[in-house]
Amino acid sequence: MPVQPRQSPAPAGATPHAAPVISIRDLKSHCTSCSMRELCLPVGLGPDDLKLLDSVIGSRARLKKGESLYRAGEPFHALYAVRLGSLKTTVLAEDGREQVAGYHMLGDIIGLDGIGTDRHGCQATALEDTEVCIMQFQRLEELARKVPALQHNLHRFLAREISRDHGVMLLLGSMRAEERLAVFLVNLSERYRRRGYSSTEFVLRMTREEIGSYLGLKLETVSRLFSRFQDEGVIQVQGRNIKVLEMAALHRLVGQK
Amino acid sequence: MPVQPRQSPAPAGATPHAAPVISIRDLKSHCTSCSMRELCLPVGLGPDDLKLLDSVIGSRARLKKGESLYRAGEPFHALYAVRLGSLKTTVLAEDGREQVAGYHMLGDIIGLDGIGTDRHGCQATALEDTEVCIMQFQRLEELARKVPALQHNLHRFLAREISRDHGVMLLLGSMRAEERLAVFLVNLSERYRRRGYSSTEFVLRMTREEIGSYLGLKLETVSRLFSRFQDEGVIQVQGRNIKVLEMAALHRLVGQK
DNA sequence: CGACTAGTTGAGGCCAGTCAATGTTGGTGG
DNA sequence: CCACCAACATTGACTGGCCTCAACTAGTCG
Repeated sequence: MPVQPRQSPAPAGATPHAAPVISIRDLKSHCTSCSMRELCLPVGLGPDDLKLLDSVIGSRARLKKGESLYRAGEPFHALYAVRLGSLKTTVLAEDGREQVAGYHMLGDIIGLDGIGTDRHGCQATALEDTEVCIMQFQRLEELARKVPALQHNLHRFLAREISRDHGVMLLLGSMRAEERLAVFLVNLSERYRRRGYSSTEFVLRMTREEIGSYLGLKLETVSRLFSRFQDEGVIQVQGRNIKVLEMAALHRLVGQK
Repeated sequence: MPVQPRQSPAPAGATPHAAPVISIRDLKSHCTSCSMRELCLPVGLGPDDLKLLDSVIGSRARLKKGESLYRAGEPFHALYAVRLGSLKTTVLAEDGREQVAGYHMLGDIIGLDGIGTDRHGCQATALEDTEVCIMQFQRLEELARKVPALQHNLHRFLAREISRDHGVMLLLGSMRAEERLAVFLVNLSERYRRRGYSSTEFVLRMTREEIGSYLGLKLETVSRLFSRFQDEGVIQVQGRNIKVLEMAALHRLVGQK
């Protein structure tokens, strides 16, 4: 509860950013045919309910690398499902300090924290060319009242975000640098696996600085650790390309003083 | 999302803990007459809806200092509203490491993270003699489908927990010890104020170790900082009794390298 | 090709952790 | 009521892990 992650209406940046939400009505999304439907909000919904949910998804937004979907302080009215690409979310302190709070990929729902205050509490920025489904929250709430399964899913996504954050708090509050990075890699690996990608070979979408910010470390420390892991034969690093050679070793690093 | 904060079914402790939930049906709670109704789940509900919500609250549970309301891994089926006293929630890592994740007082809703997995993700322990209202989650969900205002409140509480956690992440990830403790005190002060208590004079319900755990510090560091703040004339400490002498100085410490 | 951003590596310093001794408080039973 | 004990808290001396500062390299894009 400490720290109100700023919610002043005006974004920190001076320039009014170009509206990134290019709604392309032709590109209407359909959960029915979406490959992420088993990981995303529609999970477990019957065909009829699925169609109702489809009707909530107005359009998609496309973001180029570096563009932001929303910023801290902006009015909240929709949740977003990542359909393609990936984003980071960052929270800002009053003094402008910024910290990466999350790394979101296919099937993740983002924007949840805006519900509490009707304003976005953080900023979501595309790490690569990205596409998201836009779900008007008001309509989602309406539909959730009619479709218990959707209601429950919504609650689950909210609650899972809380659990996730608790995990990060544990990481930031009690783990050593080495352990943090190991946890980060194991976690990424697992998430890629669930999405049908290789769990041992993947590309980092974040810079060393962003990874460091996420893990409460400085970029130099992250870089040094990558080098050390490589020297120890645990991983192979080539810039942002990671190949995990000894998953067991990574797991061993986790939960060990 | 790093770190699955353990969810193994069996609690860590060896002994099966005595069921702490002593439901006293005579002590039926009534939101209608509860002093916390403006801070708690009923906020903004009309009289009729309030009565419906009352019907969801089955009974209260009483906890003596040190007793736990639920533990990590136990099946989830209810949310709890703090009616009297206070609790801490702690998350555990697989290796048994424990960290205080939250400090909850009058009007707070706890147990939210259990929704995501149907099992509690953390442990809630009373810091003093405490009373909570028990709200069966299934019935709450049912009612939320009928009462939009309640539905929205539920969402807000979930989302606010997320924002709160983001604040803690910012604290743990990027603040120095001094700043963390200042944030902690300012935050406590504000919460007491909102509840009608003094914002400058209060009693800590946690040990130095628990505070440290919450702030990602060691108990000696917390102790040293309290002493230093006192030497500097910012606060007056007498064990767990805190008197803030210069609130402005605390605010200045926040957001300053 | 030059300018820029991202990443690596080294040297040294500092903040918070660790270890240890001592003081204080609160609850319990005689 | 007081003595006792255990839990909690304070303080000091020392250590070490990560940060800071800095130099250098490797790609990338106009």
